[in-house]
Amino acid sequence: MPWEKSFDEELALEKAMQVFWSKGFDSASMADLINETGVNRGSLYNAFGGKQPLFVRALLKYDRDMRMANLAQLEALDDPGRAIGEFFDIMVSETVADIGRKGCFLFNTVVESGSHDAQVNEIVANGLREIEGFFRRSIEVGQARDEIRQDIDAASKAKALLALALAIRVLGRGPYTETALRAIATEAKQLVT
Amino acid sequence: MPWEKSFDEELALEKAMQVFWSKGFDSASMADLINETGVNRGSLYNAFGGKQPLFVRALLKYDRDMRMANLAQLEALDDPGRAIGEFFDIMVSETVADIGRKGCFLFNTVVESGSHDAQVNEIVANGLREIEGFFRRSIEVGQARDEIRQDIDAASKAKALLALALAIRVLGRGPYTETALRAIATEAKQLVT
DNA sequence: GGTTGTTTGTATCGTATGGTCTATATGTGC
DNA sequence: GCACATATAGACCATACGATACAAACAACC
Repeated sequence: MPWEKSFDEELALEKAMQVFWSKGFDSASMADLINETGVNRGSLYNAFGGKQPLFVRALLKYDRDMRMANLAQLEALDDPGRAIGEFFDIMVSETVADIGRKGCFLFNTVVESGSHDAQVNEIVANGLREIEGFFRRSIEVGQARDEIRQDIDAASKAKALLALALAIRVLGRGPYTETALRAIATEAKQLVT
Repeated sequence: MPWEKSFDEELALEKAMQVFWSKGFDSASMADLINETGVNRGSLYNAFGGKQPLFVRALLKYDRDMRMANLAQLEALDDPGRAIGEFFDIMVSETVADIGRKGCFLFNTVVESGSHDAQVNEIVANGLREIEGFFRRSIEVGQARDEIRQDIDAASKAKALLALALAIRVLGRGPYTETALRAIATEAKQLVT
């Protein structure tokens, strides 16, 4: 086959992810994507098929590279209490370090929903399920090891923790200061103490 | 002066609020606003000055009619524990009854931020402050009356409660079921028990 | 070196956007 | 009934969008 693809598709996807992440689907224009990826218009269409498929690829990449990587690392700690605590520390520090105020791509997409199709909604729903599952498993393991109080409902607390994590990320994009976010994180940790 | 304005400006604003509420600033087109309000294009521009000023008016109306009214009613209960509990019951039932999945206009606007100007951000920030203030005052009054535990930090818990309220509204637009939302609400109530 | 198939740059299309403008209709005061 | 000021209806404009088309440039293979 003559002339192998000259641009790095994975690198382009990374750049596209950044664009969608910070602007959202609607506000990100193809011009933005072309500028940021540096890939030619036709090549972008040829490689990914259009804006919507590119968005799906970008969201999947985020889900894999960010969410999965983070959760796997925390679960590898094999210390449920610390894992949950560190999760919220990460939430806050990522939010504070996020000068572009991009927030979390997954959470952002939840709010943008309605304009998204079933495939996107499924990716998001799955991501949320997995995060909630991480919390639930952590709590249950902690209870089995007698490190976490037995009288708390793991499934219910897991949902509340997910809710607080989402709120930290969302409020961090708005007017909330680091101090306020830390207060929420502290409350989250106390939920499972 | 001949021929007083024939359309009801307040009614038009109400309709415009609904449009912005359910679609957000960007996705709501002037065509949508003209159709829904039933007001002529030129008249809309003449009465409100354009899309952005109309959005500000709509957001202010929501802030006044919805947020302020709800909080005032709850605070009038003069029963802090019940007020907080009912707040979350309202959150859940409003979300469940919200077939259009509009969510909360204020919270939606938090996430849409970046595209909004300082004026809009200030309205949102003020709304959040007020909700948080409602929680804090409720907790403090409850503590003064010995109805709420003395060892909890009112300011910190208030932020967590706001966070949970926001999450209920946001997740309600997405894949979360009524059961899940109720679980979060229950956790919220337990925070101040 | 010619052939082949992909990339690249750009021109273009159809549609939709927010906003403006003009001509007409309409109600009020004299 | 006439003049005036405003509301109305809809045309219109400039711009931006996603997407497609097409010719030229190009590298690998025989």
